[in-house]
Amino acid sequence: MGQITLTFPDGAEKQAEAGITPAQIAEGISKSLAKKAISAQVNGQHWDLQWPIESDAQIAINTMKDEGPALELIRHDLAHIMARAVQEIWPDVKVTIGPVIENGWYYDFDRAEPFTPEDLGLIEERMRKIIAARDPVRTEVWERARAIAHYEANNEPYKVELIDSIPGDEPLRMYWHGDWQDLCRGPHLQHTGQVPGDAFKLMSVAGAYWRGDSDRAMLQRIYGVAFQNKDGLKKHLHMLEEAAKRDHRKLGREMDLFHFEEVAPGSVFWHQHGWRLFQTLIAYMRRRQEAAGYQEVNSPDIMDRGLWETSGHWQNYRENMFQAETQDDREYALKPMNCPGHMLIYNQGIKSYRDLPVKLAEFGKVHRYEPSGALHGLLRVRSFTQDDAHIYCTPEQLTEECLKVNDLILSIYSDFGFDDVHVKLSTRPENRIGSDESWDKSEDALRTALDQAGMSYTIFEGEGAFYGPKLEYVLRDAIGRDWQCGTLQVDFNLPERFKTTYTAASGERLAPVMLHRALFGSLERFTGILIEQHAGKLPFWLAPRQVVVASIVSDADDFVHEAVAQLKKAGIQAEADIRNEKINYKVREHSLAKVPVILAVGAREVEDRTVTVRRLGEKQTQVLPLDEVIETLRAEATPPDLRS
RNA sequence: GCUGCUGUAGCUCAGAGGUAGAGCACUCCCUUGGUAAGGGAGAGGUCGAGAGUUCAAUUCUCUCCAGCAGCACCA
Repeated sequence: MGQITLTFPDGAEKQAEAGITPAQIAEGISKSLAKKAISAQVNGQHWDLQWPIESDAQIAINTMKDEGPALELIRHDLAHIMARAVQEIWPDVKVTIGPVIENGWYYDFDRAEPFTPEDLGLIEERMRKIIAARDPVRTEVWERARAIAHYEANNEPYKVELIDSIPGDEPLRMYWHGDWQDLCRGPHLQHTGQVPGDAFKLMSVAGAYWRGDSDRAMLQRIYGVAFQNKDGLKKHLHMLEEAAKRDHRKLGREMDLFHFEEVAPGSVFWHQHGWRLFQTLIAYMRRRQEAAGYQEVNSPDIMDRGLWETSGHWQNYRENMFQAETQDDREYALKPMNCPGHMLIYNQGIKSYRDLPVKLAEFGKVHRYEPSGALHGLLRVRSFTQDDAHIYCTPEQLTEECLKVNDLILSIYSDFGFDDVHVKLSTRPENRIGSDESWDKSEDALRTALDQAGMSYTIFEGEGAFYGPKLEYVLRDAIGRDWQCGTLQVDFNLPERFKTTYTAASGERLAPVMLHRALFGSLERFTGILIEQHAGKLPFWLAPRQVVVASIVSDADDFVHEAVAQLKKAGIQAEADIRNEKINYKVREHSLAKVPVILAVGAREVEDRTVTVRRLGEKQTQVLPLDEVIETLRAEATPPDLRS
């Protein structure tokens, strides 16, 4: 055995025998550290206390104070402890995999009977016993053949399959939590007692396909959350409650914005107030696009099968399309996208290079037969309105046009308070059309645009569309969830299929490059995100109900009506509330409905031509002259793009 | 689409093999009250749809539809 040099975080060096473990190192430092240690960082790698170190290394011992490793170990050990508990209660259950995820872990089981909510309680109880037993965690590296034989003997086919998929040069590691054994790459804690027994909770059971493949067995996945202490768990559960409160489906009902019906699954019935919000968004976008040189067009909703064959949708997208047959024996389809229609509009007449870029925009409603299980409120629907546009340009204009779209998207998101925008760049997939040079060019165009804009982005190799690479703009909402909204795609395919051309300076007929882009993406989805982002308390300019003028005594009714009329004249959405109710009642009701401003009018206000202003979420009120309030609100009601 | 769960009044939910209940909302009456629920009375339901078992089904069984969670999908 040779000597190795260990370097500690403070720079101190120590000689040790090769094969020494972090547990032994900790022991050499102090008894209490040895007890508190949970794992180590060895050359930056998360390292089990039991794994030997064979060569010179930077080493640091982790304790529960090191949040990252601590959480990972707690969650990972809990996955094992849960699997052990499940097999102790139901020995015939087959185990599969159980990784750590955000806030917790899950473990997938194969069991004939479904787990019930009561079962989760049983499992939790058993887990606490295992934790209380402080069972030691032990690890060994096994030969493949031995591991396979072991799992075959124990009738664990999923584990056998897992081993088969692990590359041959990787060591197979076995872990024991007490007597319970699992294949695992580790690392793990010293013993089960290091897991806080009061900081985890089993959350739910749901189906999940083995290896994420919908052609394979459906397993049962149990999700758990875990933190370093009880307080962390409590905070997390509280956060979930808060998130549930801002669920747009709930708020949509409470604010009377929209509803759904069984007769039209995945399609929105917009009510007055929701539709007003929707139209406010469209009006905003229309102004922005007009200013950016787009021409708004409109294409048919139902078009002949032949068109969809030309575009390739019939071949590639048919299972997502609503189809219609008519008495004249023609087959039609509802448009799932606007691009083919725009190709036909572009193709009218002859375009010169002088005309390019041509930017066709449409607030078209597209219909897609989404899988039933995918539907989710406004965020995943079967009919939705896109702020769609197609830009036809020369190859030379490509980068500049991408940059313009990028700038426009960011400027727009910023107007809505979304400054935390993440971009995904998806590059050429295996199956693709077009030459490598054109892919180089289009990927470069997207990358250059991002670089010039100083954007950070993540590259998803091979995730692009078959006709071109794409950018996806992902918005993060107030509680950390990501939603894909805007998109920008480069397309060499459709211009070719539709024989689309422009006349170049040389007189040649050339194919333009085409960009598909949507900024909000789906108006429905964007509306849903906005509602959640603001927990229903929309900024004044977006709020569908902006002001309620409420009487305190009926003698104020006339002045209430006068105030409403003046507010409306100033372009503000105002309503009167002269019901025979106390002001407390009215304030409560309109506050719950998220009306941003309540103007209360009693005898004093009538006398002085003032109103008492109460802003949503504020307890304080302010008495101001009506005229002054109207001027203030008029300014607030101005959309951000129209403010000076 | 798959696995599991759910579907009762406008909303939130309780209920039980013998054709239903609460709170809020709604209507009417009383009350004119100063910033998150004033009081009283009343009306309101083919218990998601269809079939089966049963003397009897909203309740049990099956099929379908929709919703929820997750998975898969997501140009």
